[in-house]
Amino acid sequence: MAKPGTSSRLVTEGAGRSAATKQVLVEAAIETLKAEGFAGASARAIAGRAGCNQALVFYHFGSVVGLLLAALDAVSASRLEHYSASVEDVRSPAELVEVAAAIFREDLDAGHVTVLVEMIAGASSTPGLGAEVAARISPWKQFAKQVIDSVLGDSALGTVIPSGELAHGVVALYLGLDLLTHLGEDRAPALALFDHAKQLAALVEVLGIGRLPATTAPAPKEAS
Amino acid sequence: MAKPGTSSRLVTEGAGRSAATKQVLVEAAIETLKAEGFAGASARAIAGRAGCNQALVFYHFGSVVGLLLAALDAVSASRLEHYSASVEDVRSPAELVEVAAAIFREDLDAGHVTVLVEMIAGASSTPGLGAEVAARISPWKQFAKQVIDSVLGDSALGTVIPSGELAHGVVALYLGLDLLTHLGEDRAPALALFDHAKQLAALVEVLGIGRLPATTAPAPKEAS
DNA sequence: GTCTATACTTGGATAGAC
DNA sequence: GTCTATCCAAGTATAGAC
Repeated sequence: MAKPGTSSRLVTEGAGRSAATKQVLVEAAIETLKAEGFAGASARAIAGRAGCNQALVFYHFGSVVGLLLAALDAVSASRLEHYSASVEDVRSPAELVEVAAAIFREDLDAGHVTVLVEMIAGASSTPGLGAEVAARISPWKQFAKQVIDSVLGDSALGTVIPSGELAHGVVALYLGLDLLTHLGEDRAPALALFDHAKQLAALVEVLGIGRLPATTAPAPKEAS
Repeated sequence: MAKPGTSSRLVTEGAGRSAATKQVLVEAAIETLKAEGFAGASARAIAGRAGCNQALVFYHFGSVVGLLLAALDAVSASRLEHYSASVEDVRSPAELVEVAAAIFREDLDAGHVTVLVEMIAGASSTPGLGAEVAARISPWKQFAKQVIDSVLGDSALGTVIPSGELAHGVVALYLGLDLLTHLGEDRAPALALFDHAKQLAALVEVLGIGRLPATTAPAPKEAS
């Protein structure tokens, strides 16, 4: 990790200092979006949380919106990476719901999805921001579609409901549940829904309409 | 409708003038929330849309937040009244989904739900606003729960999934779909979901696990 | 690269004329 | 009840010192 050619002091001088500042600003922007929403995410509020000067927002990101988009990028990248790793071994609908429930609880408690929600809701206040945000949401829908495809495949269920539309609904539900939960401070009804979804998924498996046909899912080998 | 004792001029003087101004401000607040979001809903922006003076916001509503809450009240009341009338004759899950699809399309095009979404998302920027908004969302969940109860009742489905949790999910999905649709400018995937829901509801009916038992739903009489 | 200082704009809110 | 005028706080953004 240590870069060659830099002095012994790690981030107090040298080329890495700029990147470090950008990073604390991005993290502070994320925290500010969670705690005070889009309307409260001013350059002053974010810089205050980051413990640095307000002018640095404009030096490093050009504008407040520029920083907020960088924050959205960071959350998206980190979460999508985590999602991918989590669903790697998922093979059935019931397993998927189980994993999704765990991830949702994480996201809810950490407020990751709130960053997306605030940016979407705040997009209408700034011309051109909507398209930027939309472009950053699209990977979430693509990921959901891929996972749904890998679990439902060309099974009976997957044929009746197109995975793209189902993914759209899943992402919408995810955003809406986050919205309601952070408003009401009660995450119980949202988590309970995942339990019921788990039962439904198990039912789908029993009925044999959700598992992949054997031809597209050969017996897994031991070696990775 | 005409009030006794007032002059021939309708709203230019007299007691009704205040109410009329309040109403145009509320309507302008609704439009501003739809078009510019919570972050863009300033007293000046709203008053400009209403065609009146910015100071009137504070005279009539005390603060900008006060006006926005009045706007949320107005939308909630008008929509819930419309919902109630629409589901009055609904007796089966399939009918309910049909009615819900029509209502959703209305809400989407008119932006009614966007007002809720913006207020929820904006609530975190102002101390104390969250509780006020939560109190105004709760009737939506109660309504959804009542309708779900009236259609599923103590049937098989209604017993497996508690109506309160299902209502929570339905409202969340409603909010999330609105959020995504107004971002992406494409309502097709959201509307398609209602079509699939209709098929599912029809399946539920065929299986006989969604209709009310005859004892709780006697044959309707002609007189209301 | 980071800070201070500052110009400029917008927004919430109030006082007082009409 | 409505308007004009105004105050003050907060926000964006830039210039220039360090």
